[in-house]
Amino acid sequence: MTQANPSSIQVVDRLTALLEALARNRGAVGLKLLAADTGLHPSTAFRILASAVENGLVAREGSNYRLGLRLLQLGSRVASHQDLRREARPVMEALRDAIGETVNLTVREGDEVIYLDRALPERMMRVEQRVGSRAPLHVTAVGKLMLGEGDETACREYARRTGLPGYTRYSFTDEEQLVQHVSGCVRAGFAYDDEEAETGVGCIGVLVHDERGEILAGLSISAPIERRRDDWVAPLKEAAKQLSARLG
Amino acid sequence: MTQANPSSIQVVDRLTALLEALARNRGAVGLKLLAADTGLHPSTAFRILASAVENGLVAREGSNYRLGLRLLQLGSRVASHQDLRREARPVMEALRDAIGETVNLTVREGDEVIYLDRALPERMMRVEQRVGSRAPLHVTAVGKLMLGEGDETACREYARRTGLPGYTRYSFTDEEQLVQHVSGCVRAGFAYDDEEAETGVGCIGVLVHDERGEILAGLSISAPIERRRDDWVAPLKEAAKQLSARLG
DNA sequence: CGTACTATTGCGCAATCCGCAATCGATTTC
DNA sequence: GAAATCGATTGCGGATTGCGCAATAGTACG
Repeated sequence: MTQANPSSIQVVDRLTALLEALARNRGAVGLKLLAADTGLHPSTAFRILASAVENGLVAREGSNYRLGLRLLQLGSRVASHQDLRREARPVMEALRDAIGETVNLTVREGDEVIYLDRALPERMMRVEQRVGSRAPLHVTAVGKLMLGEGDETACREYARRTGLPGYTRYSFTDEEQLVQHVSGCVRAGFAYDDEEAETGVGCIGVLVHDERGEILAGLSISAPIERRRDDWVAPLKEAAKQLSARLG
Repeated sequence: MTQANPSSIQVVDRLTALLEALARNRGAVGLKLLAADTGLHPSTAFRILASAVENGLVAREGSNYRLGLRLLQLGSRVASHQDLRREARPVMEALRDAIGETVNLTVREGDEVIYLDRALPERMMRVEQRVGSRAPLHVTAVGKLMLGEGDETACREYARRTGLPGYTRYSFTDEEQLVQHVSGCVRAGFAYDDEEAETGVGCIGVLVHDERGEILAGLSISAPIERRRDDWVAPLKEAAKQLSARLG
């Protein structure tokens, strides 16, 4: 997972590895498993976990471990994009209520988009992204728009840098095709994601700009592909404009 | 803050202290300040932070630090009460829309309630609790109901254990009065909080039970005291019943 | 009741991390 | 424009801290 960089404090790396492992395994996990998962000696894992428990980062149930509630607090205090999240929420909820599908708020970080927040509809079947999770730019609607914001070179560099890994058989894995497609999306002012990240899931995404034209975020609707409708584009763009105004 | 317990790994304690300090100071903080805040040597703080940055727990802006986005992910993966949160959200949003005030979801942990989630109204003035934050039982509506669930002895023990610290001039600080008041709340099936936690803020709270009568959570409405209305009790109880049913 | 498994702890070594102090870099002041 | 001031960063050597081993306690299971 995490590479052993030279200028790192060992215990911090190990702690994060453990937290990651806990995040991966939903619910309660035993020590043995965690130790195996992180490659740590059981006794070492035990001691680090014990310390994490004392600090509330991890919770114990019997001799199983879970992520602790302190992380809730810390997570809710992440200041980056806090204004964005606060202003976006009502806009997202309204859009969700109008459309009846999941609405996502994302930002770019490096070669990925990060899901900052979401508004979920009340439906049996719905698309559910996890807050804080990541996805490569070239397999998401918003990500493709972000790729298109720079000049073509930036997009090509991205392609080479990442090798355009495919996630489904619909993912763009060819540089030329991607560049082509991206420029089309930018011209249109919105992008589709046609099962490029996950089979069966379709998206429509737009960007949110500030008055100077800088990208602030991405707003998207995710739905089972067969439910997705083209006439969501207008309300989505409208929502982005509203959000933009709120942040202005 | 955190006492130096014997069976603790130093670096983990220090890291959490740093994260706490970052959570306290919203926005970007310099190294010097963080070091002072945590009592760490600047170079030590620097190195731990550097490592935390590498692991995404902390983000840098120039030479200032913020909580990192990885914490968002971890926060959203906290498994405890995850079902509860998922099922509660639509109920909370509906209630918020009906009332037009902040709706909170809480659980008890030890002698405190923890705010698990909230639904905020679109208003200029509103009450805003932070997800993951804590408050003593005896100054919150839901907390008082939870105190009343055990027998009277439990409530008295709580009083002695905590000494009933006062937060405003309306807080209950006398054991006898608290016991009295609590039993009244339990009989009524709901509780008010009349500026007991913060001046100007009023609450109405109810409990959410499962079919066996176990307490699952607390649901409450928070508003500026002069806006609070008695006829919120019925919809609040109704919402709790709905949530209860969803979880059953 | 025994067996097999995982969680927990004592111990002694050494790797890890710490604090000092010196360097670097930026910003301010005269 | 030079110097001074302040915070961030890093090299170094020492000792503290955390480590792995292996032994023990605790638990589930047959």
